[in-house]
Amino acid sequence: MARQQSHNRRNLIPNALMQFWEFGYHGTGVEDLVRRTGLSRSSLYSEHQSKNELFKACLLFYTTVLADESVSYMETPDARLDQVRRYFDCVLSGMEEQTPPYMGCFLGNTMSECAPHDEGIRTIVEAFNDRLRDALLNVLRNETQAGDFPEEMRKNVAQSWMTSVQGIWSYSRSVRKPEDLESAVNGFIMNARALIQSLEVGRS
Amino acid sequence: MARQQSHNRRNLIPNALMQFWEFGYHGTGVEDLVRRTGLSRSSLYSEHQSKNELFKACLLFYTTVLADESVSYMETPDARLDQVRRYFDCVLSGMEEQTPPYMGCFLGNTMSECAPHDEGIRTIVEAFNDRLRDALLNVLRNETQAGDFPEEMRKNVAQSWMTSVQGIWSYSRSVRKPEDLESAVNGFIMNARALIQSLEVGRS
DNA sequence: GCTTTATTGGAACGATCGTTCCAATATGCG
DNA sequence: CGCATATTGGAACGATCGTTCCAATAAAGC
Repeated sequence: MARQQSHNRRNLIPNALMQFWEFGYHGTGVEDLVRRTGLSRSSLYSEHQSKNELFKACLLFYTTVLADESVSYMETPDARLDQVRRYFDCVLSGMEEQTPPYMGCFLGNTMSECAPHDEGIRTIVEAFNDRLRDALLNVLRNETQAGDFPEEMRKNVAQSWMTSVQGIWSYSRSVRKPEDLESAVNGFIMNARALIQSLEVGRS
Repeated sequence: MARQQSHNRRNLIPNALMQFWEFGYHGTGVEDLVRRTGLSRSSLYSEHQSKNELFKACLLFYTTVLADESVSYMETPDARLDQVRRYFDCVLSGMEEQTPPYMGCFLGNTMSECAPHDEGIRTIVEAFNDRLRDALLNVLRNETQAGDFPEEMRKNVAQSWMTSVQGIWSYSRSVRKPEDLESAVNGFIMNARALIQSLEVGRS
């Protein structure tokens, strides 16, 4: 019994996260969290002061644990576009066991739903967006090293890539056919390769 | 007095839309709609059977009236990428009178929040996404006419462009500095031009 | 094994949710 | 003006919202 309790406690955040991820902040009631986590209301509130605090804890868990690995692969000194392609393939293959529509990116969903009206949430969202943009900027630098393109240009492209990634996951929440999502990913990579090529051509 | 009533009635959908747009479906209560529209509950329910039906009416109004003009510019037989650039400039200049974070795209917000769990809403969202993708495909065809690229490739790119546009608006709901949004737009156009150029180079 | 401390399930709170209903009021018509 | 027809504001519904509280139960220390 103690094992079971401990088990539930340990999985509080992951379980709550799944609920919030699927149904959103306002679409999730405390009753839903009780059902999903197997804990009672008092247990939930003993560890987190409010539903809002619990949500932010889930969001932090998502950015620092679940999504961390994916981004970190693009932060290595030698990360190239293949790393981005592999990241997409990894998520897409994980979706083969599910049926559309999918759950998208928890951070992206939260950005749409809560960021404008919740300063604390917006801060977390902003930090992750910046990190993802810098990671993609790192990839772009590795692909177009030592060129004399204005840094401003690189930053714009990285920013655009970041929003494109967010857009793809957002789209996954309404897509009916998995191939439409793969199509968007293929188009994104194609676009990125073309841009990298154009910068290299312009350099020579 | 009759004028006033008629005025309120006429603006029911637009006013309700603004409320839903800013706070989302679950974040908007009927009391909020009463306050925003100036109508009473009975008036709201006399024209629409439920909050959900009213929301779908707002979503249809958004796609067929508000967003229609923007898309139609990209559907003309001679639409080029400049048209897309102008579309972004138009929305960005409209944001200068507002302070970030912005409201994003109502359809995009709805796609994230409601599409997975509401079949009726997903149908509307899907139709608009398809239309936007076809419009961008039209632009892409006009920019790379008479080449021998597989149609599959064009479709992927158009699909990617559509999700990128959605991503930019989604990002606008958490952005703090307007220039970060402009940066994403500039990056997107830069990317698109590079791709078009690469297709032309590949053709010659 | 008994006492102390921590954690639990579940009742209950006031507030708000979406919805229904009706009496009061305004409108259109003869 | 007087009557019929819409349209209105607002009370009220049961359900659920997020939160608090406490008695019952489990864990730990001696």
